[in-house]
Amino acid sequence: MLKLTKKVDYALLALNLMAKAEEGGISNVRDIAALYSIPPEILAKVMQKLSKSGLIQSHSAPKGGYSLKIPAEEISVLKVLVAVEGPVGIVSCSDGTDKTCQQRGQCDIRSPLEKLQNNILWFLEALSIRELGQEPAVLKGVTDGSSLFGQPLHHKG
Amino acid sequence: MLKLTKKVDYALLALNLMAKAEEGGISNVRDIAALYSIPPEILAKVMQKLSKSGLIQSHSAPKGGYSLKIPAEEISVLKVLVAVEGPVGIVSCSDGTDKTCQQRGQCDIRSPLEKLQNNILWFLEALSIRELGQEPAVLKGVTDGSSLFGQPLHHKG
DNA sequence: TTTATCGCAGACCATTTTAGTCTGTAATCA
DNA sequence: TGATTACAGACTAAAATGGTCTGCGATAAA
Repeated sequence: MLKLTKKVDYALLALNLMAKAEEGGISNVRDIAALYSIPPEILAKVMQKLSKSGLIQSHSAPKGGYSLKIPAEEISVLKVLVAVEGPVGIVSCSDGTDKTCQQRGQCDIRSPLEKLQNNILWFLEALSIRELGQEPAVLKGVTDGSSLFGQPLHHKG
Repeated sequence: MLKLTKKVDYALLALNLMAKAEEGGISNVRDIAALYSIPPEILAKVMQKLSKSGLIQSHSAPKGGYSLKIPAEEISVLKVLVAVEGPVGIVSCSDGTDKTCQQRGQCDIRSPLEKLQNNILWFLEALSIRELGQEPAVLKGVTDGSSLFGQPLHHKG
């Protein structure tokens, strides 16, 4: 729960690679899949969705492949997420998925949860795939809880 | 994806109700389930997990039920989440779930994603079930993206 | 103009997660 | 002692996810 899907992981890896490639450089599915040990058919579908969403440009030909369609700075993690998986909502009643929520009438916690959700979405929107590929030290404050809040969180791996 | 499970929803609804009840007041599973149209067996299991995690106190007897074991202010959404569903991680390699990540060797986006995750966890930890039950206007800034960032996000319901 | 290389499209299946059901046990109090 | 509560876990159903298979279309180089 609260977990990114593999498809999103794959999309982020691929986009990060493309962002680091030469300006307008072309990468193809087979190569990327091989590099990251991703099933090529899966990655192919993911790339097609990114293409349909206008984040990348396809070149259907020998020596073809994909290139970024918009600058890496303008491709947010949220955009990738929505492109690959559709609307995001930590509560079903907020993303159009659940039209028949049984708790709707009595629910008195929706508003705060939606605000929480907005914060998460804001972070996802604020983080671009350009920043994704940079070293931690280079990341801006928004991606770094410790600098924003003084209290870093430590987790067990 | 990135969605809270129903069990977590149920737990939050129940805890919110208990937080609003009298100090030390006792609520039983049947009543809560009826109020929110939740299958009682499901809610029962959720409550048992909350009890095992020390968030609530059980009273196994007629007119018994559950009461908060620690103040509502100290019960964070993150605590509830972990109690009900176990460790949280937006990427599998960070919560101990995926020991055999195929991308591990080549992955160059893990560090920023983990920082993103830390931010999300921080928000989940910062929001208590006490605040969950309060009116939006009363919520502290941390739960309100618009006040923190100037730009509210709007979604379709 | 043929052909290899690429993306496009969608049906299909397997696995995992989530949600919910069923059955029975144990504790407590009136 | 029996009604009422929580405790425990096996079990099934449904949904989401991950992955496979097959065939088609576009392009550019040979």
